[in-house]
Amino acid sequence: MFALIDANNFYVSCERVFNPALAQTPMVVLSNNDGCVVARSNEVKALGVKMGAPWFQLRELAEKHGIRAFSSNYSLYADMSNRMMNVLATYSPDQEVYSIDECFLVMAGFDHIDLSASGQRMRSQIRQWLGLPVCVGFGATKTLAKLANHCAKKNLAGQDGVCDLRQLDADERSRIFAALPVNEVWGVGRKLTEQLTRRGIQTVEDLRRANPETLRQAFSVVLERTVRELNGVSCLSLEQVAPNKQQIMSSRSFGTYVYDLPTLSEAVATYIARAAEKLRRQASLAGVVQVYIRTNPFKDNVPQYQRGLNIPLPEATNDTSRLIRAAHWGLKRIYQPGFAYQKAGVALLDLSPQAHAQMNLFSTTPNRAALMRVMDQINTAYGRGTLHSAAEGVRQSWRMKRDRMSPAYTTQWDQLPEVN
DNA sequence: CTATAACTCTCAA
DNA sequence: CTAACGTTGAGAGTTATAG
Repeated sequence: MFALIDANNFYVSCERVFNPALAQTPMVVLSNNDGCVVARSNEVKALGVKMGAPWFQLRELAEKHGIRAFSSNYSLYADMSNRMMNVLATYSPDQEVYSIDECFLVMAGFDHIDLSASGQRMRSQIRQWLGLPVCVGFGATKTLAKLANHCAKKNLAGQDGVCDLRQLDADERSRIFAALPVNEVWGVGRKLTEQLTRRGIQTVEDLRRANPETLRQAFSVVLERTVRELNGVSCLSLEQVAPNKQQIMSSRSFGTYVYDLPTLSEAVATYIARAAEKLRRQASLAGVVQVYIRTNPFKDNVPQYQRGLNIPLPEATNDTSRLIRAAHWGLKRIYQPGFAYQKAGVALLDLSPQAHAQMNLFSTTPNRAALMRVMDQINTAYGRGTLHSAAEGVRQSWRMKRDRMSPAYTTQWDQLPEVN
């Protein structure tokens, strides 16, 4: 028995909490570099703006309807998310934080009890304590809880932002599922929708009634599980503790095009530093460093180039400067002059636990774990980047654009809003 | 020929 | 005035390679 609680238009709603004057304003939150729309208010959705739409293409529409746009304010959203998860954790001992704005709860012992009232309590509590609107879905499996949440958001069954699918009788449920396109199902994306449609499976109900073995043959074990889950057979369990990452990536588009190797090197060093921090936080070592650069694939009138390289390390490490050295070595090999680079990225691969590191018999490099520890401590205490590698550069002219940021209302004293 | 590694594709937020 | 299109991670399936 699962619940899935999901915030409505999460980033937009976070902005509105601290700027209530925006409550009715059509508004969006943009991705990094102020590039694409990643959150839309209902007013903007009603105008037909799609998720992921490039902001510059919406200029005319935005002007016409007075759409306000904000840069992503991740420190604000992460803080609001933590508060929301803490409140929801009081409703069940078993919680899986699935993403920044949603979590699953296991409601053990409530198998045959209508939980609508519980759902309403969650909603009003989070509304009152945090100012955020959320919807709640209940179902016998994770996939059904997700679907129930969708129904709650669209008010298809149940009411006022809560839907308990288990309370519907079979006919009613079939009617609702038959009216939902198959792509509303968790795990059914663009490609699968296309292929399923060709086989005559167009609605959620079609998929629920499909033969799981046949679909496993034709597609994958993943889709088989989905079909079973739609029929109330739980195949996906709650994952309460996030396992360590198997790979850690850091990549960004630049605020302006970059042409030269020294500048690319700065960016790559900066990305490595971020990735290495994450690596140390989970007490792992990286055995391989990957580095890649690319031009802007959307600009078809300029020469295109993209390349990446994996650099195996002689000895697994989480030492930032050693990782930077490897990445720079790789970057020099893939760099070609004469291109307008738009993005660079790094990844740390072949991760292993620090606790049982494989040593190198011939290693002469000093162990600088203590140095890394101090660096992390200082940066935690005084803010990211307080202490950093010289290789990261100082001016960082390539830094991404964030021209439309709201204040860090909840995490910076000097950015607290004034109260009149 | 088999086991593993590396790569590709799809999906999610 | 012009140009301006995200990031991170997982899992399954397929292909390449090593032994």
